[in-house]
Amino acid sequence: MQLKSLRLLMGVAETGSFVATAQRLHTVQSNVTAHIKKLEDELGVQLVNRSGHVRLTTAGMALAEYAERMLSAHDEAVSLFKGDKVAGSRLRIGAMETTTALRLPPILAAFHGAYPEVDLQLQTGPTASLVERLTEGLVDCVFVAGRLDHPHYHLEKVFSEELVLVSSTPMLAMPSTEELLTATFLAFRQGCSYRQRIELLLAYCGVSAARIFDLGSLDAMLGCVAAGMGYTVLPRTTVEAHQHRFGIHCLVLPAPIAQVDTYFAAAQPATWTPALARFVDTLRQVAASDTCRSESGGG
Amino acid sequence: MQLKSLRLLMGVAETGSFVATAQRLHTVQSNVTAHIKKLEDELGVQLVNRSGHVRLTTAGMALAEYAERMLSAHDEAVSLFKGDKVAGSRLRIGAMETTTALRLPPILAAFHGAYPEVDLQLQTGPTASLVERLTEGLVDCVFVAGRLDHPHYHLEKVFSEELVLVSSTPMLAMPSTEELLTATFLAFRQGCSYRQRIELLLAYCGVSAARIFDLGSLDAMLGCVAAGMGYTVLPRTTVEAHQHRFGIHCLVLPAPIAQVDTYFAAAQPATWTPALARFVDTLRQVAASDTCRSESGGG
DNA sequence: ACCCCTTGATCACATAACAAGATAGCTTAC
DNA sequence: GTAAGCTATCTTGTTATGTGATCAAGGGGT
Repeated sequence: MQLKSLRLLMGVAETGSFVATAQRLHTVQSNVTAHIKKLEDELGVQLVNRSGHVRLTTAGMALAEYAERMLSAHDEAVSLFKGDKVAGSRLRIGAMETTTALRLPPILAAFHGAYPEVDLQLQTGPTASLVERLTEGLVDCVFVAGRLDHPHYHLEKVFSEELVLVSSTPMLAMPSTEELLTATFLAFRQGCSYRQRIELLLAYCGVSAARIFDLGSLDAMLGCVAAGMGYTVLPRTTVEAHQHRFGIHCLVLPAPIAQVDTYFAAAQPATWTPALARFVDTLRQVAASDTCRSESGGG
Repeated sequence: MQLKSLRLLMGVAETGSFVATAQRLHTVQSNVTAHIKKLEDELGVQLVNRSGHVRLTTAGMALAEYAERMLSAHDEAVSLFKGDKVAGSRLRIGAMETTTALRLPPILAAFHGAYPEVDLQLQTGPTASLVERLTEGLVDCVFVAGRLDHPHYHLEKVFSEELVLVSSTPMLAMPSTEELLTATFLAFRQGCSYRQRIELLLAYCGVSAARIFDLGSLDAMLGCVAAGMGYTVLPRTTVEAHQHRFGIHCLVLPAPIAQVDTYFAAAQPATWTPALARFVDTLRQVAASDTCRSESGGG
């Protein structure tokens, strides 16, 4: 059984004529006859009544119901890949907590505004877990810190954060080792890459352990820091954006520690669904405008 | 896009191997490659990730959902015509009121007992209306009185009733014309063919008009006749079956009026769905056993 | 009642699509 | 490093498909 035959059958059902069906579906009448005949031979049932006016038989109508299902599924599938519509698509995005909180909202908003039909699913987790989910096909794309070691993956640097040390008091240089040993650090919850950076910073300063508090929200973190509760490490642009609301000061960290690149990772572009391709388009646009804004705003 | 290709794609999705898929679906590996490749070219998307272990890409999984729908619809359709299952079938039967009341119950019961999955739909109406519905494809088969004049239809005589005149008092001959003129006749509701027979009978006896009451049920009719309310005309076997419950007597009518043949009409057998074919089987069996019983019982 | 027009079936032929086998290139595991 | 297993590619013979021409049948109009 071929989809082409079913389409011709539906044509016959609708037009009640082999000739008209042939014209409508851009072929010739003998072709319609042949296809219908082949269907009939295959199923061992007469599908079309040719005596008098052409009309589907009971069996033909029964088959037509299934043909309808098959063809509509086919058309949906084709339009999903070839058409401009992304309706019915699903897009599963994996991202780190910090990325989700700090970078994704405008991107998701822009994408959802442009393609509201896409079923967006967001999963958060640490980089290692995200990569695993990507390789297992549980998500379609991920935002992760640092380059993926996996080959055969499409990688794209989308965000480049410059981390700064945030405190309630002005700083000219890194706090002393003694200060750091007794200080409290505020971070997003476990698994966050910024938190790892804090630990990296502490190690860099010769401090092996410090108190690190988990806070769920950016506002909470900045508020606590402003209240003198401790330090935190955040992207410079984020801090600058909220600096007018909190009495906080920041210190540029050494480059190797400060620099945090967030990569967008997915399978090769050739494997992308249109929905994913559109998402990447949106992502690039938003990321580009973000860069402009932060560059002009930060200058 | 071809169903065959989709089936191979599903095979690859399940086995994770082109070779295994080829074996499972009784073809060769190069065929699987070719089909998948053609699908990919057609949709402009890579569906299978061949680097490392073979696995569907995001796009492949998206297509697989639609493939699932198409293939299951296809399989259902095929099994409807080729398999032994009639699940999901619909059977629309048209029948006259009297046939529905007197003959169909055992047939429908037998059929429904044997094929409970079939969605049975029964429509009642007079012969002309039924024939119209059959030609319009609104029902799959009908039980009608008398031969269909329409050609190209499958006709089968299934019931042959011998009508008798029923009264509360014993009769040796037809009532007199005077008696008939004042008498009341009881019949099923308008459109019933037995009612037409009553009118035919009256015309035969030279009576142009008589009072005819519509009663909805057989029991009501026989009860009223037994109470001396009037006459009715019913099949001999029906009357004999109920004779022990009512004090009624019957008179054999002249052959041309007494003989009422009920025909089963449907499109040509070649156009029958399996459900319809099974119904005809059941119908013949029940009709045959009915004949035996009535013959032995009536002798 | 006749003729004409339209419709679907059939046939022959050219082309395209397909399945199968052999081989080459690549990856993975030992 | 080698061997085994996998997929891509190529070739070939066969099948399937699309097309146009022709034939038979039915319906409508005169």
